[in-house]
Formats: sequence, C-alpha cells, structure tokens
Amino acid sequence: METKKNWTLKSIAQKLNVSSATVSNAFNRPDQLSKKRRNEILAACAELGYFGPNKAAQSLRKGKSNIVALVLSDNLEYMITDPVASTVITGVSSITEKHGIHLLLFAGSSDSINSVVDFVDGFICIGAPTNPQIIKELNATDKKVVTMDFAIEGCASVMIDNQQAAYEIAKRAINSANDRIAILGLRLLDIEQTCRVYNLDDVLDYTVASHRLKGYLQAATESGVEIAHDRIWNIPESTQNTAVIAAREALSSNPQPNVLLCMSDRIALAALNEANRLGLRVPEDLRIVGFDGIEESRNCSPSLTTVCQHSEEKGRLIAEFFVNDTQEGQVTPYTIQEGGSC
Amino acid sequence: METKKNWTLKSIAQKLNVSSATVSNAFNRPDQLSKKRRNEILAACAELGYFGPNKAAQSLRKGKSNIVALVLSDNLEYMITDPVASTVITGVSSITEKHGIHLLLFAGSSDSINSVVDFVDGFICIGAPTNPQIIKELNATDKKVVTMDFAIEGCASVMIDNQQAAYEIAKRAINSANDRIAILGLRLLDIEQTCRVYNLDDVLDYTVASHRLKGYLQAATESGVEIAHDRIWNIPESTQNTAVIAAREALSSNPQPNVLLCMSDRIALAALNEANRLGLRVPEDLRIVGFDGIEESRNCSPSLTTVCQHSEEKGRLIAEFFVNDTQEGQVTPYTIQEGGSC
DNA sequence: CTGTTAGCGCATTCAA
DNA sequence: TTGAATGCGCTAACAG
Repeated sequence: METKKNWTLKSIAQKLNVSSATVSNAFNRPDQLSKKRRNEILAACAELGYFGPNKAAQSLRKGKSNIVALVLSDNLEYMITDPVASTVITGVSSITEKHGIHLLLFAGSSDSINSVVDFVDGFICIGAPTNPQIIKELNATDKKVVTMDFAIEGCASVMIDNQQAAYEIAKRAINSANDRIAILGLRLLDIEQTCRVYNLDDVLDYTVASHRLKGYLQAATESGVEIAHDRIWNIPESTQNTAVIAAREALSSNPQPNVLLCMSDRIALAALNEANRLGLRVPEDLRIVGFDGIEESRNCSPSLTTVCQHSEEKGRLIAEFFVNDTQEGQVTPYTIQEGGSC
Repeated sequence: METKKNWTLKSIAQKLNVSSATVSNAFNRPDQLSKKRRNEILAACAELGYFGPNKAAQSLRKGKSNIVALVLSDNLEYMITDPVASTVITGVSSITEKHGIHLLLFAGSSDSINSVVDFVDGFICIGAPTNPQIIKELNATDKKVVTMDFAIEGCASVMIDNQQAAYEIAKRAINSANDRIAILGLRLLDIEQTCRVYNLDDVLDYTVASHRLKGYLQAATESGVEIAHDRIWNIPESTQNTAVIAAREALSSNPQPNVLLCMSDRIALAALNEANRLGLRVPEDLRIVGFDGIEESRNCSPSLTTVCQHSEEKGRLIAEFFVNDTQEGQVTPYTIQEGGSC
C-alpha cells in the first residue's frame, strides 16, 4: 500500500479536502497561506507519498524547467574525455548545482537544437559548436545563451586574449633568429584530418586557432624568424592519435624543428612523447610550449611551459553569467606557466 | 519578419486552415494522412518557421521525453574528471546518441531524484550513488532503471566478477609467503577520509570494494601470507590527493611493503609516483597492481599490471539494456592487462 | 487567506 | 481522411 497511487495535485487536494490551488501554494508560494495550514498540507502529502507538483507540467505551465543545455563543441565521446572540457564542466557544474540547475548534455555536432530547446531554460556553450547550423540556431533562439571561447552577438561570453597569449608564449620559446619553428595547430582548417596548412588563406577566420596563429606568427616575425608555410600543421581534434601523427611529421621533417608551438597541451604532450621516442632532449634539442594548462602539463616530465587558461574558473564565470542574466562578455586573464619544456 | 511568431500547433493549423490534429499527424503519424497533404503541411511549416510540436508539451502529454538521467555515483565535479567514469559515459552516449536520447547529468550525492524524475524516461546509473536515499528512491520509482557496478532488484545491471578479478590479479602480484602486502582500498568504509581500516567488520557490505577485498584476502591466504589489519587502507575517492596520502603512509610504514594491491588505477598511479619519489624500483623493490584498465595505465612507466574492466563496452551495454528494456543483469568479462609494474 | 477557472501546447479518441 | 472535444498536471488571476 506504499506505492498506493500516482498522486496529482488535483487528486491529492481532493483527498485532503482542499482546493488544488491551496496545495500548489503550499509547495510554491508559502506566503499565500498560513504557516500552520501549509505545514499540515505538506505533512499530509509526505505521508501519502505525494512529493510535489509534477515537474514536467510545471515546466509547461511556467515556461521554466531549471534545466540548461550544456552545449559541447563536438560529440560527447570526445568532449567528456578532453581534460580542458572536463575542467570547464567541473566549473560550470559547481555553480549550477548550487542554483538547483540541471545540465543536459548536448553535442555541438548535432543537427539542430530543436530536439531540446523546449525543455531547457537556455544554453551554456563550451567552445564553438562544430556544426555551424547550431550556431545559427543559437543566434535565432530567444532563450538565454552564454558562450565560452566564441561569441554570439548579444550574449555573454568568456574568453582569454588568445592572440596575446600565443604571442607571449611564443616569444618565450623563440630564442634566436636561427630557430627552426614548427606550429602544431588545432582546428585551423575545416578538415577532419591531420595535414599541413600550406595556404594561410584556408585558415578559418575568427576562430580561437586563428587568433593563436596570429600571435605565434607575430612573435616569430618580431624575432626575425620566418615560418615557412609547410611548417604549420592542422590537427582536427586534440587527441593523442591525431596529434602524434603531426608531431611525427614535424619532427621527421627537414630541417628538424627545434621549437614546437602547440595549440593545446595534449598536442604538446604527444609531441613530448614523440621527442622522447626519438631520443631528443627537451628542452636542449627541442623546446616545446603548450596551451591550456591542464593538470597533466604539471605532472609530466619535463613539465610543460604553457598558457594557463584557468579553465575551471572560466567555467564558473560563464555559469554565473547565465544565472545572473549577464549580457556583456568578459576577457579573462591567463598566466604563463613556467615548466621545464622550454 | 523571420522570427515572426512563436508558433503553436494550434496557431499554425489556423494559419494553414487545417485542424490542429492534422498538423500533429503530419509530424507524428505519417500514416494518418496522404503523403501529398503531409508534405504540403510540413513544407508550409518549415516556411513559416514552425519546427514541430513543442517538446515540453509533448512530453507532458505522452509521458515520454527522450531524456534519460545519467546518475553519477557522486558529485559531477569528481565524476567528470574520473577517467573510468568518462570512459563509461563515452560508451553510454555512443548508444543514446544513436537513439535520439539526451542525457541529463545527475549527481548521486543529491538529496532526491524528485527534482528530475518527472522530466526523464528513466535512469542509467554509473556506480552506486553515494547517497543511500537515492538508491531507495530508485528502487521505488516506476520509471525504467539500469545500473552499473551495483544492483537494484528487478533492474538490468552490468558488473564484472570483482572478487574473482581481484583474486586473479593478487595471485599474480604475490610471489612468496614472505611478501609484505598492503592494500590500498577504495571506499571500503563509510568515511570521507583516508585512513586505515583496522576492523574488517567496518567494511561496507555488498560493495564493489568489499568484493575486491575478499578476492585479495583469498589470494593472500592461499599463498600463505597473512595481511595484518593495519595494512589495509581506506581511500574515500579515487583522486591523486587522497591516494597519495595512503600510498605515502603505506610505503613509510614498517615493514615496508613490497606488494601494493590497489583498488583503482588512479590509486596505483599515485603509488607509482610515490615509489619513484622514494627511489624504489618497480617492480624489483615494489610490485604494484591496479584495477580498471584506464588509458593512462598503459602510458605510464612502467605500465601497470591491472584488471581491465572494458569500461566503454560496459557503458555501451548498459545503455543498450536501457533502450531494449532488458531486465536481467549481466556479468561482463574482464581481462588481466600485463604491464611492467608486477 | 481560500477556492474557482482558464489556459500552457499538445495527442488522442470519436464522429463525421 | 479530417475536425471538435477532452484532459495530461499544473499555475496565476481573480473573486470570494
């Protein structure tokens, strides 16, 4: 008799001989009835096994669900295992959890936001969705949207100054005009394959990668080094497999590079591995810099010199922008993490 | 004029001079109207910017949302960064994505499932929720539930034979009756702190940890080694910080252990690190075995000898159980991964 | 302070 | 094949 019935607001009200509005108020608007009455009703409901108004119905009626779509830039498989994304999610969830907001995972590679848009109060986007259609829809929706590492007009966003950061870290890596520099880029091209870039005109505009590339090139130019176009690689996603291919190509090319500018720590770690395999000493024979500041960049040997983005803090910040209905974006600070790799 | 209106089934039907049911049928039940008419309607809707029935209302009406709660054993912060959990999620999401099911993240440390139960079609649980109240509620709900690494009566589950696996790996680690064994256990006690166990009666019953412990002890007994009770540690969660404390305590205790049986790879990795720090050679001075088979266990040096749980496959399997309404549980195979640590 | 009522947007009978 | 009516479970006005 425990699971006696699937109570509804109406049925429970009937049972208690009060109007359904009173029960509703007891749960949602304490000020609308006496404390005593409210407690009686709540107690009776608990007793009978009614745990409060149905959330789905509530959501339909109120137009608010306390569910937010967490838009990952690509498919879930990849993003969950990416240390940067995980760290960001950690930051986001620490805030949403506190506000009773639930997160619905959503892949940026999906066809359309239509399958979830009616369920959620808005979208927290971690990186630009790989499907441009999604960005369009995000632009068009009237739900709340906040973004990280890319911008949508009229929406709050958080981002570091990628060009400046890349410039700084590259300056640190480049020692002389005779350095042989290679760039291991992340998502520079709209191509799902590891390959060289060759033509800078192919580089996607306004992306994080493009800004970092500008920073690298600026630093090189300033140091009197010219980076040939066959010294720039495109890596489609930040995984061991794809990165190692690029690292191998780069390190086996002639002249062998002595500076590797990597657009993510994972790429840098793959390069470090490859360097070890080849018997290259880091940083004596090869200097490597990364980007992101993931935990492993501190634990590996030698540790990585890299741009620390403070991803968890960025995650917290963007989530706070969401709950506070903030509109303006924010450029967040980064720090240079001094490691042994350069 | 693009974003002209927020169409509803009713308003769009009115606009098209058909009944709302017809539009509904056009979207949901193709067999209920002529192909031609359907296509006309669908085209007109697309034209006007109506993207189909409101999902929230549909969910209320049909009692189905295509959203499933992914119940993580603890808070999101921890679980997302745990390599085992990430891998499982990868497996789960590969299946759910294929079936158009969205995942709602839910922390096993939450107070109650009530805040989400009305939104979701069911629950996929990754490991036993730390809050026992959640398990009770999961037991009581009439929504679909499937579990991994713990069981709920009447629900499908996947799990390896933890005791047998622990037994096997321990047998491999123990070489002689003179071995000095220490066990670094994971969640053996209901205590949020790293500490020694001392009293075996305090060990939580029917948990994954308890089964593994039985396997270890069985192997030790069989090999003629007695494991003193002050040689068993409890680690509250599988993180670097907590694990390293236990590893340090164990390795600095007297007599210094020469065999470390670790209940997770992360713990084993922390121990490996600590061993390096102390100048102990692995496996000559100290043999270490892990549990799980995470990716890093293969990349570290020396690589870990461990129980490979095939977590991604387990994730896929449990998700398939969910979509197929499977009822019975399944004991999944494990393999022993031979590494250099033992 | 309490109860009545009209939708939120939709899917499903049941007639036509 | 189509259309009118009913209610999924709830909340917010409003009236009492």
